[in-house]
Amino acid sequence: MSDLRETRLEKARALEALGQTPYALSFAPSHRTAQLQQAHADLAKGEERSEPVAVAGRLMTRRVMGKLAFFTLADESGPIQLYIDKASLEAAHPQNPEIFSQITTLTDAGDWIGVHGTLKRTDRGELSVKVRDWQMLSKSLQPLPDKWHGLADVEKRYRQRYLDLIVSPHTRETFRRRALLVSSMRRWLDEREFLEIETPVLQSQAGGADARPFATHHNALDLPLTLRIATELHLKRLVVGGFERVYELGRIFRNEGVSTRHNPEFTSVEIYQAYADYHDMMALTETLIATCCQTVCGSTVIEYQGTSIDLTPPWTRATMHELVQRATGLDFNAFTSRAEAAAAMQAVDLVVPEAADSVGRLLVEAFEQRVESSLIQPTFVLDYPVENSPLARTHRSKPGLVERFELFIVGRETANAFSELIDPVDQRHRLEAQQERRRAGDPEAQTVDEDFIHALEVGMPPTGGLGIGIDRLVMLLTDSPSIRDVIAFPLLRPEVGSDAMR
RNA sequence: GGGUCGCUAGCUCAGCGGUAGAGCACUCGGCUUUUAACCGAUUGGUCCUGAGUUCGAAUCUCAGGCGACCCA
Repeated sequence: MSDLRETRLEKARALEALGQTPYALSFAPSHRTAQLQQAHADLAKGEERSEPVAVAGRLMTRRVMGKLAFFTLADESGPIQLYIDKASLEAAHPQNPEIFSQITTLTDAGDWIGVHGTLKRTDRGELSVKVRDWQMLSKSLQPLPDKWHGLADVEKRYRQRYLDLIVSPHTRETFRRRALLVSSMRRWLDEREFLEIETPVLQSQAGGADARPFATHHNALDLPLTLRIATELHLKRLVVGGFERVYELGRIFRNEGVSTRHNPEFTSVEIYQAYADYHDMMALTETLIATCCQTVCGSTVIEYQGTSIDLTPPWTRATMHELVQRATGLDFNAFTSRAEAAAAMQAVDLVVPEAADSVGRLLVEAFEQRVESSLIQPTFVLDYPVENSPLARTHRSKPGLVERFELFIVGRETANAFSELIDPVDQRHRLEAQQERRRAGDPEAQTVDEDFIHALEVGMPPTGGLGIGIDRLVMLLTDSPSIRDVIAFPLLRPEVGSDAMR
């Protein structure tokens, strides 16, 4: 293994001995390879064009046969073949009779090189740059992954994402789509006069969600701090301050397990619109996501893991009660006590966790056990129990419920929205109830943020609020089975005692 | 936390109780139409770690480590 590296280092030294650098300062390509492929699509087999071009990129494969060599050079736009003919290369460099053996022996797959030349389509039909001159731009000291199998080791794909990107077009496409999704989402919001305002990541009190935060510390103030678990409470303060449409798209941190659907740092967008309720936010959600899907995928009907998903609005709307009743036969509106609901659940083989200490929490349990994973096409699930939703406004007509929806696609929660609770007295009672649960041992229960309550007392207009999980949306739009496929550098346990990272 | 599977050359893998293997990559030789180039030769090993069973363990057993997937 170190032999490979040593061999390449020797080639770098050989270049230096020839008065060339293995690490160039710059190069000026005239075209990207895809431009050439497009512009010369009409060039016939065996024909040449004398138009001079300069291209740069990474050597992917090399095929040397005596006095002729074919290299594949790839830049960001794609590959092009280099046609390296000993006779014509030497004719262009009468002072350097070794030039052909230099390009064939001092280069390796993985090197960045720049070449000048003209165009030729080979007898086999491959558009090629016929090389007149070449320059090492950056000598690679490490081998590329197996050229047939690529990076089969899933862990290595995440740990050494640069290798994955080099050899996996699908991975490159995934991160292109991710960038396109984020920019198109921002553009859509900006065009509708939503302001993106950044709120603190470092907070003395993490709030806005049921989750455990990461703890850190500020030295100068000797202050314990946590990383944010949501942007909700600060964005709402901005609405109190008079910004009627605000959002923030950014990183959230939750000190939780790692799975194919969870990474401890992930990206969300939270959107708040004054004078709107959760019905307005449903319309916004389906239009926003469908628009972004159209931009990123070119259609609102997409394929995810072999299943066709239709994101064309409008999407199905159903209450949690309806969905649970349809799936289990149980009417949770009829239960008057937890014991009654628990007995009914057990009768249909539903698990009844002790922590679910109310009819409402049991309803959510039944939903999660029997409904959630079956919601493949986009579905708005409406009207959650009040005890699970301390920041949502109580339902205008259904006692015990709040005006909240979650959006499910391919069985995954993808968005969450409320008619926001703006009544400061009710809000204090709700957060105090949460704090009581926290004292009783629930580490994810929320706390009372006095300044937030104070802001509500100053006065917040009626507001609709929405949060969308960007990573899960990217998974959907890139047909990725794991959240780690859509995060460039997902959290992994650090490697110990290995030279693989050398 | 529970279950299943995996860990052997730089990479992808075979070998499953009897001398450590193949393809690719690397190095050398040959080759002016290849594109997984081809032909020939050479090089390359802590078979994840430890203990046990056995005349003999990459292979069987136990414990541990790391990882993947599923479930909670």
